[in-house]
Amino acid sequence: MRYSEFGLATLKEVPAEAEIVSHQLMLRAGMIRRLAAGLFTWMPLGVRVLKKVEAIVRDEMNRAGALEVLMPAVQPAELWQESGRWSQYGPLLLRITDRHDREYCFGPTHEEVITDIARRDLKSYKQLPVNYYQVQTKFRDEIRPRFGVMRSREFIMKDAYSFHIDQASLEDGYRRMYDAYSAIFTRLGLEFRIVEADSGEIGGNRSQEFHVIADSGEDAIAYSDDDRYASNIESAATLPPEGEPPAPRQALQKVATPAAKTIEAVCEQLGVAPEETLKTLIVAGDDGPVALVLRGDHTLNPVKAAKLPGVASPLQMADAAAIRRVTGCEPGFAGPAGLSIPLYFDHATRLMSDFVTGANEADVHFTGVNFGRDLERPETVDLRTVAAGDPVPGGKGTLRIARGIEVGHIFQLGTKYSQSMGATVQDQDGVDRHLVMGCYGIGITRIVGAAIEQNHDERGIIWPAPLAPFDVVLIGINLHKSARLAAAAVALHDELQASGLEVLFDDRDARPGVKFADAELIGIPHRLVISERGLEAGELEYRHRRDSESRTLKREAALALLRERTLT
RNA sequence: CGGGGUGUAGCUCAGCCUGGUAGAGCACUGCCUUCGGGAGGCAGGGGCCGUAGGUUCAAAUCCUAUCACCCCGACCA
Repeated sequence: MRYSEFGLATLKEVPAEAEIVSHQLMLRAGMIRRLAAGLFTWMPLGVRVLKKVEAIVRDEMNRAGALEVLMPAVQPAELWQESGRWSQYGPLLLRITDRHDREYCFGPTHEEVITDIARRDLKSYKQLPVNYYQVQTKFRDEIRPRFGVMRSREFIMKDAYSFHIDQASLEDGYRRMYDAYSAIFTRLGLEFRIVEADSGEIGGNRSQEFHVIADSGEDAIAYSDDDRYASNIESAATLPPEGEPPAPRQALQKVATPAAKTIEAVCEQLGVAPEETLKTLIVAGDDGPVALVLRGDHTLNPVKAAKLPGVASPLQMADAAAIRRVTGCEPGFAGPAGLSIPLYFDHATRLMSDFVTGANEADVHFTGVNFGRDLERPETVDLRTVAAGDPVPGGKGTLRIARGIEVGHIFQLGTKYSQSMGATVQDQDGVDRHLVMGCYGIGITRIVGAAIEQNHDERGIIWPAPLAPFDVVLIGINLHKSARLAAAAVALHDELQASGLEVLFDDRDARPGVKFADAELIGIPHRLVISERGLEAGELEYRHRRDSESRTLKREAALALLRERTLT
């Protein structure tokens, strides 16, 4: 491909709209252009990368025995009403009305459609197990689309759905998808981690996420030193600590803490550390407010809290009026003593003694509070978000925290949809049984952004070889000055292309610096430079995008090196 | 939805406070010079100053409304 025919427009300056590197670099490299909030056009360079991702995903899915289908993006409301999600899904669902006033949605996912297919087409256990997948455009009306292609409203997803006669078969199919996903992300050349995920309301069902590790990731991942445990931080459990709290040494005291509404302010005024305080959070509940009590330095985990009996889901902090009603004072001075609403204590509070709590009285706190003396010793629950250094649940050692970008999710759905939508097959005994389902997603477009987040430097993108839009960029130096050089460059381009490499030949009448800068911005892994002086000596220059120096080699040696390095 | 901010050329931005009829750099077109790390000169093309009202002799500039976008908090591949 000649640069002059590829229609590439790179930008020297960073568009103001882009906040994170991948978005900035994709815009600068001319891979995407924004149409509206969360909507992007993929330009030729971007499409080349997208197609690389799709090809690998398809190949591994096919290899795992999944069957490709293509479902409509627009789906009738009736199906969603049947599953109950028409009302549950909320504003994330883009609803459309046609000319006959019939209601539709632009599909954010396809459980309903595929379950409809399954209940029509699957009659016998002999047709099972089966796994259907598609690569398709989805739309989710995100509250706040951002980060370019990483959290857009319209995006391309590979979604797969498997159907089984029983749980054992589902687990087998799930395992195959786990292996296929591992193969996909390995082949893509990305550093990733598989983590336990929140399994949602359907109890006991397994769910795991595939994360590309990157500091800019939106998700936090807790993992053990030995890597045998990894979990999304929102579902990582904390354990009740061993042992007993130290014996009380201080007397209970009521102290003035004027205007100290935060743990930080309380600590400053009283000269104590946050871990010596107890914070009492009032949240909305099903039958009035509920209090959640944690150690001052710990962070509430809203996912865990919302699952507690009586707590509203999703979690919502109580408003100031409710807090006043419950505590009898302004927000900021709540404490567990004397509250007549349900109380949940976090496990970590067990070992505390001589601590500070709010007194349910403005500008006053208690110090020297102890369980068993001043407060009843409570049952404790898991309320907090794990932190680095916490013990590994069910394992050895301590947890570390990394950030990741969720690019894949596999889930054992069970019979949720087959029950609500009546999808059954006959088993060996002629008995109708609900199909047991699994679903498996990969964010195709998001992978492109995530790959850049993980692989870039100050000059631009550094594509992992399997994702690169071109294998090699051929730069001719001052081609216009020498017809002989220009001819040699064209010949080299043709030769490389004939050998099966995807080559971008920068044939522009531009200064060398411009060509080098563009090649580095768009991140082509291998670079060959052909110049007049090299031609004299029968030499080419080779440099990998990650190298700091280029190497001058005889033409054949350079080509041999390139071939060796581009063999997959 | 709440809070903050920005809308001026394809991109990055100045001009607005203190009204007087539109600017710079990059990009683009032509010519000349230059040519191994984002060159320089000359000459050009391109803007209903987001939109609609209002104030005024006069509005990019002041006022009101509205729309769009961006950033910070509740979601997911």
